[in-house]
Amino acid sequence: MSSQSDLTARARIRDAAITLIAERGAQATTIRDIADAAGVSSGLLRHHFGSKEGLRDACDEWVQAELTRIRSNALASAQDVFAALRAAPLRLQSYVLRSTMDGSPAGERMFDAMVQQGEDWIATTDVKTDDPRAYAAVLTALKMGMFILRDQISRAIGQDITEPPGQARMLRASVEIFSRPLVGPELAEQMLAALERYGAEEAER
Amino acid sequence: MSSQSDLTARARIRDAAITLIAERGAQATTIRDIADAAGVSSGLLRHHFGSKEGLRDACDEWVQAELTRIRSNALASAQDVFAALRAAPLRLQSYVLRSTMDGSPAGERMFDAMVQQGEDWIATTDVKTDDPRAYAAVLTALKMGMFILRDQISRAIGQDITEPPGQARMLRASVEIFSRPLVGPELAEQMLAALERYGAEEAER
DNA sequence: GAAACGGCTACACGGTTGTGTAGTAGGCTG
DNA sequence: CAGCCTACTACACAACCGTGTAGCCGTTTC
Repeated sequence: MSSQSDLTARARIRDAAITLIAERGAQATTIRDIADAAGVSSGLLRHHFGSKEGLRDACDEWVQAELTRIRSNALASAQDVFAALRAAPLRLQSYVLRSTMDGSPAGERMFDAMVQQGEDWIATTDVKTDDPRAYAAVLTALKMGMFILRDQISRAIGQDITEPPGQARMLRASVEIFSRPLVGPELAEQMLAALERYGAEEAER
Repeated sequence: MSSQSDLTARARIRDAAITLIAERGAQATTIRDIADAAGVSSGLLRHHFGSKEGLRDACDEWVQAELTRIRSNALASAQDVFAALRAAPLRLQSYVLRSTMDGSPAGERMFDAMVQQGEDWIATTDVKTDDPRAYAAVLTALKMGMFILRDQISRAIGQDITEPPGQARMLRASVEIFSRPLVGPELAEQMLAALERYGAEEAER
């Protein structure tokens, strides 16, 4: 896409920050690491972004803008779900996941946007639920868990899921999970009934 | 269960460490914070556990032993799934989740154990899958995502899911998700076919 | 009763972190 | 050419981290 050196220093710093934060998390990434990776002094980082938090805000904003841009492009010319999924660079996805887990404003906004998107999607399908909001929120969390724990999944199946063969296994398994009921109707009824019971117990106290 | 002061200092330190690490993560928790929370000097922490990593190992071990103890007890006298789920204190669950995300040995062991448990469960049911290992791994990650992102879910649905009303909404939604197919059979077939296509493309290169 | 030991504290040490300050090089404007 | 602004570096600083050391105090042991 773009080589390291033909970017402005400001852009290089932002780029390096996103990569490192996506890998290690914001807490574990020092401004000196970022400056080294970008090939500049740590002072320049401060000069451009004011502080570490200022840099993080700039990264949040840029990533969010970039992702919405990529997604609207992919959506316009998407053949299938996987093509759209592959359109967004792994770096940016990882960055958002980290941000969400660390509780940054950008992460929260991103999560809420995904929930809203899910809720809208539910309305267009024939999925039945008594609580669309909760349904969408839980579903979003489930999906994100798959990416947050990708290192764990990779180790468990003995194959790197960021590479095609492992990714295929993961996606196939997820299709299997979401296309077939995991618990039967009678067990589901039983579970919902148990939930009602607990709810009633709590209400009495 | 047990008040803070009637424990040995060693146990109080371990307890405080588990609580703080569960809340903030190991990286963001200092030994001075732990010592303060336990009401002892930071030197005593070192005296008992050697180093910060030594303390963390001790916590990992203790939590794992405690959880297996609780679960085997709950399993022996379990009426339903939710009772067993409620048996384990939130602190311990959060601690394990943090450990898993940080990539500690205890977290890895716990994840692998859950995957294995899931794989065994699959074998006893009539769930159809071509790749039980991947199926169990992904399912485990999905389930954990729900707990990792509980703060996000709480915010999205406007209710704390660690408290009964919110928890009920979350559990009901998850039952709905896992008891009804999310994508229809024909769309699922289409997705799997698309995956095969991608796999073939990759193999050619 | 003296020696020894374990629980426990106080304090100092390098190293690292985010931040602040002073200063240089180079292009633009008057 | 002088002035100035922006990009950029080098260096110092205070705070905080995990760690190391010395020592106090009550109990046990002989």
